[in-house]
Amino acid sequence: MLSHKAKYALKALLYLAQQEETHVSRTIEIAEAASIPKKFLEQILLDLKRGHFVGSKQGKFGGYYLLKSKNDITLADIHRLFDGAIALLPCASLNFYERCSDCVNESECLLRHGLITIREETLKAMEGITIASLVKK
Amino acid sequence: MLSHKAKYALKALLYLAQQEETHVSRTIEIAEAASIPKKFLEQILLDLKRGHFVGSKQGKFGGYYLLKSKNDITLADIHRLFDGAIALLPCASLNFYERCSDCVNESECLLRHGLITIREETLKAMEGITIASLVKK
DNA sequence: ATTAATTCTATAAAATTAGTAGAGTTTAAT
DNA sequence: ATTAAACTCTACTAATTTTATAGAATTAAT
Repeated sequence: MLSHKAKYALKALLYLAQQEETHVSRTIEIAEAASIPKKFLEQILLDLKRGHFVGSKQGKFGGYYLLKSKNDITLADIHRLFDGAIALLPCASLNFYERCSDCVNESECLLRHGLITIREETLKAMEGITIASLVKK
Repeated sequence: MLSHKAKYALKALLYLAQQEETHVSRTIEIAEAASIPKKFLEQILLDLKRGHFVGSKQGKFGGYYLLKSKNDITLADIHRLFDGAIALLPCASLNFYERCSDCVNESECLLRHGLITIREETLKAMEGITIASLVKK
């Protein structure tokens, strides 16, 4: 399951994607439109900024706007930024690889092979869902 | 990501699947073979029993054995039993449906549609991974 | 200067996860 | 009957993660 953070991030990105290109959206505006606690959203938008998905303008009349194209922000990206690995175990992950704490012999692990298959299929599906594709629905 | 419980459950099922049909495995035997804390495994095996995946024989010389066929225990089953919904949000789940706490209008939610697609694809993949398919690798 | 916005750091409450403890029950063998 | 060896059940605890909240600092337009 997605964390609230990841869900809120997606809702915020969807909001931004539906505004005019030139529009800069204030945090409070996004928070109210998408039913997200404002102070929590502040943190999330900063994370999205650090991830180079959105840009910001500081000071009066400042706010946030999409930095990347809607077509280039995928569900996989947002999952990774807020919830980490797509894979079901760290040993089957591409971007968050780690050995399982209880692993004795990774190359002989029966579980790992199946989980790599799942990761490949899930990832393909998640990369197919973009902010643009969600808005168009 | 899978919880330790789900991972341990899968490892325990894989162990059982590799024993002879008639063999009854003690908890301590599975725990040592699969590097799982014994007391934790006790709970997990009870959950698997309540889910009708394994059967047990009580008393001296008792233990656990597979109840369902290896071909009929899928990754999706174990995920659902220990980690709940396959879907990324409760509103996109078949077996664990729930409204999102922050949802204003579910039928108009842009996120939900995409997440249902993901759930369908992930589920198909996870139903394709069985204990039997993992053992054969 | 003032106002309105983002940015940053720290904190806190709640929920979940991972694991432990110990008593109780069942069964087989002696 | 008694004992030994196993599963069964309930409760508890420690650690971690999640979900926020608070408040001061910074930035920019008027």
